[in-house]
Amino acid sequence: MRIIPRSFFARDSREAAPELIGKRLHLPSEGIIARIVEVEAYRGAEDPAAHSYRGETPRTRVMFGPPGHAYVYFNYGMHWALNAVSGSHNGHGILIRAAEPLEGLDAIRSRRHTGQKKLPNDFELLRGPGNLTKGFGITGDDGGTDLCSIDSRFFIEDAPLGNHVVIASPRVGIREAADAPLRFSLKGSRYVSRPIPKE
DNA sequence: ATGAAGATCAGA
DNA sequence: CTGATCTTCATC
Repeated sequence: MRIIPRSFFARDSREAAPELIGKRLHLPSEGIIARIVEVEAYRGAEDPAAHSYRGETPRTRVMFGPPGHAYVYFNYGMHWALNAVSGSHNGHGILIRAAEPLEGLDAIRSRRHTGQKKLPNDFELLRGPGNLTKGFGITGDDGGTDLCSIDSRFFIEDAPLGNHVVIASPRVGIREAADAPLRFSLKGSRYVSRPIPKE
């Protein structure tokens, strides 16, 4: 297995984000492997929708650190979201929004099925930023994790995209810069978090 | 010290 | 469509 190189993330998130589609997120301790099918780029001072837009704060500190590490934030009072720090100490990040579970489905199901009535189907297991972190058991404690190291609790494998197409569309759930096509997804995948708007 | 908004999700 | 739930940051 080939781990994704740190140089992959050491550039503008707008460049790296589309290429992150198809890579694999690993959680070895649970035997979980999932293919990334949807991401969004956030571009620091260039991007009014980014948490890092107004500079470094205690919360956004890791986004101004070395690329390839995890920026994990808590939102809406109940959800964690996983980002890969990118760029060069300039607040860039890539939000990982959805993935297709490949291995460890049962481990993911048990994390996602928390006493609710409905149990999620396979398409829904890692669909959406909050669901993805829940399925992987990722929380704020994982902030700063090195995604480019096989020794980390979780990391990213540099898998080829193969015979697939990546499409761009506007990002989800933001107000500022709502039109910028910085959301990237695997064309035709049923594992994406929500429908891609028609052009 | 205070409050508004938030890169969301599930259930009615 | 709405309620849940709580941190962060800007402003007072």
